[in-house]
Amino acid sequence: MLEVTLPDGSSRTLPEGASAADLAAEIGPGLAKAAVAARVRRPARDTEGTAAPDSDGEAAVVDLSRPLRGGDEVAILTRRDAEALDVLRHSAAHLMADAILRLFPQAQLTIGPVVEDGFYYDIHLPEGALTPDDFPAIEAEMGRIAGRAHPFERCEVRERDADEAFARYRAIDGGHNRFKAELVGEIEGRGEGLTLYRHGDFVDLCRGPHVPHTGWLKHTRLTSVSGAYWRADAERERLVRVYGTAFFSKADLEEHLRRIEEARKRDHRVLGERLDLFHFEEDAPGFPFFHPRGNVLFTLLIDSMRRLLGRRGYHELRTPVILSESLWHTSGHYENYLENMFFTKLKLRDEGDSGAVRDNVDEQRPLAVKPMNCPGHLLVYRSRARSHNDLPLRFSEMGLVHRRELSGVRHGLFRVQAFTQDDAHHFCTPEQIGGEIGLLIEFFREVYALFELDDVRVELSTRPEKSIGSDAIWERAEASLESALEESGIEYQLNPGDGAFYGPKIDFHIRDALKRSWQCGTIQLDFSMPERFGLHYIGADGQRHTPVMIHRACYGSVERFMGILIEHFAARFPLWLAPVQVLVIPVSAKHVEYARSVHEKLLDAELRAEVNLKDDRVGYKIREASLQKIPYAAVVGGREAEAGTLNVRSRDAGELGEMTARDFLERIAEERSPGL
RNA sequence: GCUGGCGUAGCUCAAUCGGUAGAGCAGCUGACUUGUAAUCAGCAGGUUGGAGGUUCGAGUCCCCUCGCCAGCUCCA
Repeated sequence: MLEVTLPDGSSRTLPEGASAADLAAEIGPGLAKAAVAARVRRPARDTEGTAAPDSDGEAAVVDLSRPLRGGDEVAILTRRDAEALDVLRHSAAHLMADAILRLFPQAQLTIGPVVEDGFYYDIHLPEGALTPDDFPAIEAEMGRIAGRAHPFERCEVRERDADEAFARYRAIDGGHNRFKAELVGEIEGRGEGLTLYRHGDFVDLCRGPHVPHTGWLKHTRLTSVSGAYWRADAERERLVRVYGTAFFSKADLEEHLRRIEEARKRDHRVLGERLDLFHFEEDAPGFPFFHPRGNVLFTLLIDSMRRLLGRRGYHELRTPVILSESLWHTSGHYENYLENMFFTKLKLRDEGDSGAVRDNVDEQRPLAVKPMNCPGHLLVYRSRARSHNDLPLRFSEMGLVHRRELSGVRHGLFRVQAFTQDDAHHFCTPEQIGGEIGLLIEFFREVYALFELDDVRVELSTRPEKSIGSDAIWERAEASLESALEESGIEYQLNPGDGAFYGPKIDFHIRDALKRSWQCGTIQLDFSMPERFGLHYIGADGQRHTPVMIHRACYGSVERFMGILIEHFAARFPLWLAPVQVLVIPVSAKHVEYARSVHEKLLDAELRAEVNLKDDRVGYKIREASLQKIPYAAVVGGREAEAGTLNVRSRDAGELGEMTARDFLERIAEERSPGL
């Protein structure tokens, strides 16, 4: 007999060799039916017997069929547990792989992990292609396999060559799958045991766990297909990545698909065009054209940031967009950032040859377009002597930078080739680092809260392969950031090797409507650049010292941040951000004069108001205002002209009724102010 | 940059086997004089992304190129 502990602290006694499924049945038939998998924590005392759960002392999710041991702490997982959904989706990946192999016998499987909203499987197709057109056939095949309710069986491979399951596994996709062979080699290299999972005729290398049988996998859907590379290496074999998702119930699946559909409607590229905020041209790839309404939003973002910066003692600069190439050698950008930079090229008319144009003329001082603002700020710092009394010195700039991007990575306003950074550089003494970074973390949190952004992820990125500065400097810088993060008490993830070439950074990532994560804010600590540019300050000791530099941007890119806000609000901006705040609508042509006077009154009150004088029905104009997501419509007709009022309709609250312009302005006063 | 997909009117989309490029919305003009999410009628709108090729004939087939979309890689 063995005794196990349940999550509520009670214990159960089971016959020797009993599984988690037996435990569930022992607790009750309802649980037995609802059980998906089990979470087992095994005390780290004995080392004999069956190997898994894999790491002793740590809780691991395992198959229901796995035998338990005395002393195990066991939780039966049902569809209500988050881990259960991952188990389901991973099982669905096996199901999909099975179906694909049936329809594409030449396919070779590689890896098939669970991702945030589902799963994918990377598949090598030596010839032919797999497109969404194949989805119905694959899904139908998956449905058939699910209908058979094949149990998922776990097989531990002891003697590879003698093992029947392993032989079947090797045969499953032709017997010469070099990808799986590579994985097997790695697992054995680590001294771990191989495990296989089988359902029906299908066997796959897998750590598990899985749902009890394929009957659980009835609510699956393939979502997309794209390219990928084996080991994410473009030099290696190209793979087809087939994405899918799975849920425990039809309702959950439908709800998920509906949410994706909703998210697509928030796409800033679509809304940007429909609300006339900006557009792109084929002749200017990745360079947005902001229209009047988009420009209002853009300017509001910049003005708000200026106010916040001013309050914190920043001094705003304006530095050149083009600087000499040699400067970028000094800064290290030429060495480390060349591929992302635009360089100027001269052309000259050849007077001897009837005005023919010579390309790429060499220049005495070749020029480059700035991809970052830091060198300019270093030059301003260096333009006069600085004292320790000046520090910390905070220079800001709404700097327009240009960066060449590989084709294929551009993405609306999120990834452009020219953008405006709400950039700033703090110059300070080493002792001031902690204080400056603490201030910045607080500052950024305040800004994101102002825009009602709550899903902000923080990362600490460390030294990349291409970088400048000594190991000692990097260690010091990384340690400084880490302690500042600990000090502030915010949660963060480590992102090794993703720092800037001149220093480690704290990044703030925000998600778009489709949950793709984009870096916005960044705080970068730099001990190298001030030295390269020969910066110094006179300390209290009368000696020269090199200052430390902190690069920082809160929006990151005003363009990207604007895109994030469009998706976050689905373009239903709060009043203070709305490009057009009120639309005045005369009921008929007879009321044009009065509509004009109301419009002027609202403009005088510095409201962003427009008036629709077209000869359309009121209903039509209301519809237009609504589609343009304008917060207020002010309808005026005979009654209002008589009484000197306006009839207000709110985008969010419907009709508010008749009121004077003064009452209306009073009513929206608070909404209009950004709370800065 | 890589893999796959897609480019037809301002927008959303049609066009059968390679055989006269079309509709709705938007735009313009006119009529209606309108009371809270689409009034009616008419007009105009195109080098089918660009450049080559095959063909009697190309939106459609082939090659090149540019852009867009999804993902990979990279990044604010």
